[in-house]
Amino acid sequence: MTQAAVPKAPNFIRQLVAEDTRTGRFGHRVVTRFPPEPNGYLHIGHAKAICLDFGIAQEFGGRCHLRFDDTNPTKESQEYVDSIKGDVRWLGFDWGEHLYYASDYFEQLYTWAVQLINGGQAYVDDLTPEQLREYRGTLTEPGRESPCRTRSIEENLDLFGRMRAGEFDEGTRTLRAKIDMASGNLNLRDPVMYRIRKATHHRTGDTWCIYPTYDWAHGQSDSIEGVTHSLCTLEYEDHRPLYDWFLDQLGIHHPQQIEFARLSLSHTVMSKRKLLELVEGGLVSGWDDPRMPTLAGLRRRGYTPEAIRDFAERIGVAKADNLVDIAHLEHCLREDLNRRTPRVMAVLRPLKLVIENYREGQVEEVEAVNNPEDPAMGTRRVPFSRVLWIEQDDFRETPPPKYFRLSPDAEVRLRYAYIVKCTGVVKDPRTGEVTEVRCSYDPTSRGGDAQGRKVKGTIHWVSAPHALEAEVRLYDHLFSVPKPDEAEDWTSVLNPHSLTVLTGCRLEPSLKAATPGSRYQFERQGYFSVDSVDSSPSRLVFSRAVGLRDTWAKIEKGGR
RNA sequence: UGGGGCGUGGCCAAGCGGCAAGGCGCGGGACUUUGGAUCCCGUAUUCGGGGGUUCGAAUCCUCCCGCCCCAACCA
Repeated sequence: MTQAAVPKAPNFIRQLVAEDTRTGRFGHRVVTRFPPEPNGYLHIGHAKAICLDFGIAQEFGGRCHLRFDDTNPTKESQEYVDSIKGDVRWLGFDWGEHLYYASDYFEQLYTWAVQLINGGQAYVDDLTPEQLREYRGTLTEPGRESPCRTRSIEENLDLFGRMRAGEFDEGTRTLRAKIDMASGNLNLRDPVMYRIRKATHHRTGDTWCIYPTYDWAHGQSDSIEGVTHSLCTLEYEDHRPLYDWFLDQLGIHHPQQIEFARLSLSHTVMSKRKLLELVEGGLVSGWDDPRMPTLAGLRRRGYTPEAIRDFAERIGVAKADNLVDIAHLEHCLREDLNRRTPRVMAVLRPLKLVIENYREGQVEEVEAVNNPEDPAMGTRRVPFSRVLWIEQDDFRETPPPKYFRLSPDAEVRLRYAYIVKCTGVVKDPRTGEVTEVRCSYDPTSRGGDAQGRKVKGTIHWVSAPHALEAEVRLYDHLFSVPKPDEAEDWTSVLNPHSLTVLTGCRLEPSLKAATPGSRYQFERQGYFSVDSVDSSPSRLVFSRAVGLRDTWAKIEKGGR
């Protein structure tokens, strides 16, 4: 597997695991797991966790399991299971034989529940959800014990068996752990272990009508799998005492849970609820909309697994709440794509350029470098002729200061071809808009050789008669503010310009064979990938993964 | 007013009693047939604040302040 060149930064988790490995606390073994609930698509925040879980195991010669925590049949589905497996694999990780489901442990969990009942540590409660809430107390007031708390073991056994048999309706009874209704930690106020759900589970079907809660299933699942280090996010810190309590009562293997801060990214949202809302509300085209922070979306956008792994490593792991600038993610993508992507010329907003002294009908082929960062990628030949397409932005009738591109009487280099001088423009008589730029070329400057002259600007072009047409989708941040979660109404702060569709874009002919998913650098513009869903040989569609750093845009913006 | 966490430059983040790594961003410069890439240089006398311990503290003690999480039969 490709590893980032940057040395692994120290973090508290690596240190703890290293210490346990050194002391042999778990027999020098390291077993971790990534435990998603199959109720949504994975996003960049999960990528951080995946890289951590699999990364730590890899580093210490251990293994990492993929386990689906599928304890809530009403929210989960096979579609999510499949997408999650695909995403983890795509990210570059392999769980080998170690694919598990919490639902595989339902019978064992049931047996253990009976064991706790027999030990007087669990009881069947008849309280309704509303009553349960009342009895739980508040943050500052202790809860009250349920009248059912003193039921006999025999009665509990009987009732629990009948719960399983389907004798009771949903919401009428639960199995609760008997811990401490006065605990300052609400998780210890007799938490629910089983609830009745007459729902079909995506794996166990209708075998069960009672389902373990996450709290009752998670710790034991880790224990069954022999997990040594159970990494999870901060909000589970309060649950650790509960997991420890269960494990102690059962007297089974005790993993070490370690909590870290989840990732927050600027200009996007990460909660499954909001992501689902974007999808179902049609605010985006789907889970794989290139603007989504989902792995499916990032992949379609043109992100590479390497860039995401590098990002995960660079942002580090700690316990402080954080908000990572999305520019950091974009930087990692540029760095990766810069060295692996072939360069190509594409004109997004075409403006006709006619070379008056270039013979009509003549065609030359100029040689272009495929990737200056990697000579091994070779060169290609690009057709050149009298009529070209250039970028509208590369011509200004009245150029601002420090404008190096084309303007009346100015000279510019056509990349890999000739140096041309602007001799005039043709305007639409009605609108005054420039519809065509005229110029003359210097035949001695073939290849772009300035021969000592100072030609500061170099622009890209595409020969008009040879050009391929394509649709290009320009993506920008999904939200126009860094912290959409803090807005009064988060959907009101969606970026109205997050997608700009350009049609009639002109590409150099070498792109004819571009295959779905392949990535290119459109010179001077950015990194683009062939859309894996909508592109076809007869209708090319490109997505901009990320723009190139644009110094001129900065100058022009600040200079005004 | 309960319990659990966290506070190091604009954003991440090292640091673990010996005198503030690194990355992103930002600013400046060099170079350049991508205003790309690359390369330099700059960017916290200070670590939420006050006391204290110590020859010496971001690192130990203490008080205070601020932020986050917990009252689903969600995970």
